[in-house]
Amino acid sequence: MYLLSSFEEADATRTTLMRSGLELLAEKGYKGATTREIAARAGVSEVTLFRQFGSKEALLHEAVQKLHPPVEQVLPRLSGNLEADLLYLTERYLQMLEANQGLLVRLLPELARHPELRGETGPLGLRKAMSRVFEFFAELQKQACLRAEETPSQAAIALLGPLFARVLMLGAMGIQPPFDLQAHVRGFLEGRQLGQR
Amino acid sequence: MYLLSSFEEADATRTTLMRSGLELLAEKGYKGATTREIAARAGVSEVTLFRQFGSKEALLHEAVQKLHPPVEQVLPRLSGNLEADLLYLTERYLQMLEANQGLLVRLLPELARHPELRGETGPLGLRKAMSRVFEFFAELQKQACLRAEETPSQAAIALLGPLFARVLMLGAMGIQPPFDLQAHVRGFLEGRQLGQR
DNA sequence: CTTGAAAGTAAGTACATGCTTACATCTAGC
DNA sequence: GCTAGATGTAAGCATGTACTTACTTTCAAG
Repeated sequence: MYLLSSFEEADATRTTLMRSGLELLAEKGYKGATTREIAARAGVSEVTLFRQFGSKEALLHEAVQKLHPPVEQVLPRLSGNLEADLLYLTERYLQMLEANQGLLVRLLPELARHPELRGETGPLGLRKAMSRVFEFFAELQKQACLRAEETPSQAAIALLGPLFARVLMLGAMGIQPPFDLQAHVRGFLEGRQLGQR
Repeated sequence: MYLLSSFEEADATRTTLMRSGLELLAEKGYKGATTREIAARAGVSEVTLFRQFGSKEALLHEAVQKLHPPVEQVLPRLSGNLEADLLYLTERYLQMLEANQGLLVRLLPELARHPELRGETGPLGLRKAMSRVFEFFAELQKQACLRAEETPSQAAIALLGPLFARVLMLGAMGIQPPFDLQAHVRGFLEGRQLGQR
């Protein structure tokens, strides 16, 4: 369930290079991701990198554009038991954040630092993924599971925001204060849930 | 209300250098923050930097150690009106995150990439600040304002975590989905509040 | 077998960076 | 006025980096 897993495998060389590039961009930052190391990790010579992409910036730009988080694998199908569904969502979401070793949390700031990488609209995949999550909460409201007094994005941020904060703390300070997902979901639902219960 | 405002002004040269170093570390990352530019921004010659600190790493390490967010200015004195107090807290907290122009959000990932900067225990100021926030929530529980079924850190993360996520989104993708602090605080309190109301 | 596209190897260029050295300047305290 | 400690200037060194050029190897399709 990796962020980069959904590249089309059209051109193996280009694909592998972009993957290595993103990994190193996340690990070491823009300047720290050297073309030598990108090529080496891709198991390819440095000259090939330049023949394929022309420049380091072009490689990373193209790679960032093709980023595509696996939202669909994270969103639950509604089972009627809202608490169980949201617990599934938070578990999978946290799992995704952790599986990517904070790649998101490290990559996003890197994009803020290098606007040339994200182009004018920003990486489409990331934006789409976020909209998709918001849509999911809108749907919950329409199906009358969640109270509709707040915007879907507000609800999404309230539920999922703490997960980002947690990954940030772990990655940056190496600490992991106790956090019980189930209790979090219950606290979130308190006062928000309609119908059953 | 800046993260770096609380340096003691003992040695003006060292202080200014550390401040510039942190700024550039946040702006451009570890490799991107060059000693030439740090010195220039501090209005000091590059040689002075090396005479004072010996190396770039030592400078940034010391600066990170001395980071000290102004927690006390963010925590409210309890007024008896819990909702108002927490609204004050979230407003000031968000204000602090934004006043630092995403410095926290950009700096933390940089610390994750360069563990040598944060030393073994991590930047003391940040850890202390976080513990202090957790203590605040523990106090709320003791004074029987908040239900004590969850740990204080869990409550703190549920309330403040979304603020981090928001600053992340804004800094990285340039978007700012609507988020109503007051509604967030109310949602948080639902089911957690004891006593009055 | 031949050809052509893609990959590799080897060497090199121009520049930036962390850090050093040698020497001159300034300023506060005696 | 003199000294000491901190700062500035100028130059340079060793290394790493993005990127190039020229030539060779591989290998599948005709």
